[in-house]
Amino acid sequence: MNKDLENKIDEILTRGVNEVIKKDHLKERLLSGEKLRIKFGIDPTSPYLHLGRAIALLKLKDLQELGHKIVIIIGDFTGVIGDSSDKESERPILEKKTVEKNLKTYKDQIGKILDVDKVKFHRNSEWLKNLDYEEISKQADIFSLAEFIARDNIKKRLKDDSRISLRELLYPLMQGYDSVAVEADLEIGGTDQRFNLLSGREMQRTYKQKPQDILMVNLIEGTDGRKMSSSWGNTVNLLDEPNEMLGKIMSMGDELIIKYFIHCTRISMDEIRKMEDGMKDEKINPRDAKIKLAEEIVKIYHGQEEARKAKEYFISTFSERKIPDNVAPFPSPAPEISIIDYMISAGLAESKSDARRKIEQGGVSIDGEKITDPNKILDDSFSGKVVKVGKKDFVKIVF
RNA sequence: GGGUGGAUGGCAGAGUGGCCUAAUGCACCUGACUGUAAAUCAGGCGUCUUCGGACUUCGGCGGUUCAAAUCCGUCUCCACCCA
Repeated sequence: MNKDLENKIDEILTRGVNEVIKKDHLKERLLSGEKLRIKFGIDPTSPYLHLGRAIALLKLKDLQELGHKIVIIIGDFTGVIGDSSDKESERPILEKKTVEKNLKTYKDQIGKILDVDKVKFHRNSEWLKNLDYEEISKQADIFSLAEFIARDNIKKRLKDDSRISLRELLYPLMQGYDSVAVEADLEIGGTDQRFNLLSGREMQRTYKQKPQDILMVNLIEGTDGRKMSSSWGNTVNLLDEPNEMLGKIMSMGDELIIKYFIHCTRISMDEIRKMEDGMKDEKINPRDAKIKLAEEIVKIYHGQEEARKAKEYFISTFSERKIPDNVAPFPSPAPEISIIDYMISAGLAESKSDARRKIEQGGVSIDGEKITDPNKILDDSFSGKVVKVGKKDFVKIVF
């Protein structure tokens, strides 16, 4: 057995990984040359996948490169049920329509990381909608109520007297049965999915299959340091534009840099350790590490060239406070217009009050000159000049 | 089926007749600092304004009152408990 392969597998089993269930067993199988079926499930709750999801997707990519079969299950059926494991409150039940809409964009997003031609996609409604009560009863008998409510977030909700619907009890059964349906050898998921992942093993046993192994990846903090979650608006989405993506990463606290390197890029661990030590000894400026991180991540989703451009844009606009080269023009709707009305029509302010506030607080400038008069009138002599609002909003005036 | 407690600004959550555009925290916006940040600090955070103010908001509708987020009626929705 060659050493390279073993090293690679060791990294797969440890980098960004919280726990592997039956680690030795899994390692052995990965080394054996056997082609495994690797399951990964996504609920179409939001049209955007974020960097938190990408941790698992990168892991899948590593495995795909070793020749294993990736099976992605779009939870169109479970999506309308609502998973309780990563939520502090009951998840709203999704409309079928919303699910369909979200699902469409997934392939594109996943394709930024995986070779989707080699991925097998399923929707779990394929098999779940055909189960009858007899079958569901059999499955439901596998778990006890005590097991279900022993979970931390369920316990917390019970304690807070918040509502837990019976429907939510069904969720782990479904996800577990997905493993049976696709005959998974390995399932990858976040640590918040522990119970659901384990349920796959139980379910497979019941259906006389060999229980899958489980690889749980860490969850990652969002740009504001809290857990990354679509409902908190602190995500970096795979479909974010290069400048936006890079900007979001740059706005994170420094303490997340190394964690992101490990989880969201494939820079070698050696190099990451060197950077970590460098920052500790103050030989490396965290800003430089962070911009490298941001560029690396953008590169994965938009390619080298776009990543380089985004980085240059960032340095010139934010570090050097220059007006960027390609400011989007916005034509004035009238031959003469007050600065306030122009800001509103160009989307630089939400209301007249908002625009006025921004001016009064010194946040608005034209070609670098601060505007102090909220009643300033713009006419065609301003054509070609650039309005700046706050740190990052620019619009070129056109008449 | 019965009972109890609820619904307040983007979220959480005070307020139970006038001092309520409504405390506080989070989120957000602007400025300062900086490494771009984070942290910190200052200001802001309904709309309109001739900058004096004016108007609108506390689940919906209706009422009492000089005055209602607050009292009454009714409707809708939610949670918990008992059976």
